Amino acid sequence: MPISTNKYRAIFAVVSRIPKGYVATYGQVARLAGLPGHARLVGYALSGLENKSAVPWHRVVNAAGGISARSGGSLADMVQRLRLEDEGVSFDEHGRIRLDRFLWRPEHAL
DNA sequence: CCACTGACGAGTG
DNA sequence: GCACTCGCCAGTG
Repeated sequence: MPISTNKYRAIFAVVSRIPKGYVATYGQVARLAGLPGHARLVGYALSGLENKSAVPWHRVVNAAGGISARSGGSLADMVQRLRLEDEGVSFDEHGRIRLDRFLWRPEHAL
């Protein structure tokens, strides 16, 4: 079921701004998109994307710094981790990203 | 309109 | 750090 609203475009716009080698959390993307507290919408919006999309969806992780398991298959989970590691993002023994090192900080980037 | 579900987050114990 | 609860919103039946 295709989705196309201004809210989703705002979300995609934010995700597209995440620089390579960094990650952002769902809640963070929601706030930057002007939708504070709507982390679930971010996840829902991304779930509608195709793997070939230009949006770097793999740079969006949950607040714990881990990859959220989506419904359907575990294939995409693996792809996300591999793409992140390929960009220089490392995971710890618990399979979580060190947010203190790789979390995208728009303010810090200015 | 109601109930259920889904890439989440923050608070509490 | 883990388990549980509640809050949030859109899509579907």
